[in-house]
Amino acid sequence: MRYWLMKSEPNTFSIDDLQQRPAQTEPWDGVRNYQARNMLRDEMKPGDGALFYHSNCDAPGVVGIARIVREGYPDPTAFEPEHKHFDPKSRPEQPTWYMVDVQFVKKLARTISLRELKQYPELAELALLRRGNRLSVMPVTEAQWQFILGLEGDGAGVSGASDA
DNA sequence: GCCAACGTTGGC
DNA sequence: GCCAACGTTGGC
Repeated sequence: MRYWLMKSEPNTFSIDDLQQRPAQTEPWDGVRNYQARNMLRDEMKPGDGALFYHSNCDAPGVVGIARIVREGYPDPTAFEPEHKHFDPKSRPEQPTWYMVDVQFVKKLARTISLRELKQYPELAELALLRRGNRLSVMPVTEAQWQFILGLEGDGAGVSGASDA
């Protein structure tokens, strides 16, 4: 079992949207980056965990947990000429772009903000925090996963960590 | 709205 | 293959 972090803009698709979906499941379509594609197609497996991250919003940070429930398969939105994510290079007989299905697991008791994540030496190697990393899907180590989720109950940790 | 950091495109 | 131009991402 592996762990991942998946970004989504809450204006487009939020953790609440995922929770409200039928079966609380959603195809993670629209990824158009080869590095991310390789992870979606080759590495992500049912049962893997994913941190749900809200990006490009007022309060960027980790807001919940999801689970991979279907391994990589061709992203059909790439085949639809009318679709925003249409890509003529991707043909059904030889797809360029892949997606996985994710399922809602839980919403965190609080948002663990990007600002907070940056404070911990334990997360120095987190791909999300590495300079210039704009991947929408990225791996998380088990240690990072445990550490981040361990922050959830630490309600005072937000200000406490910065006061130290 | 600004801007840094990328990835992609296309001329040569 | 090089590299400038351009578009996108995403924090602030």
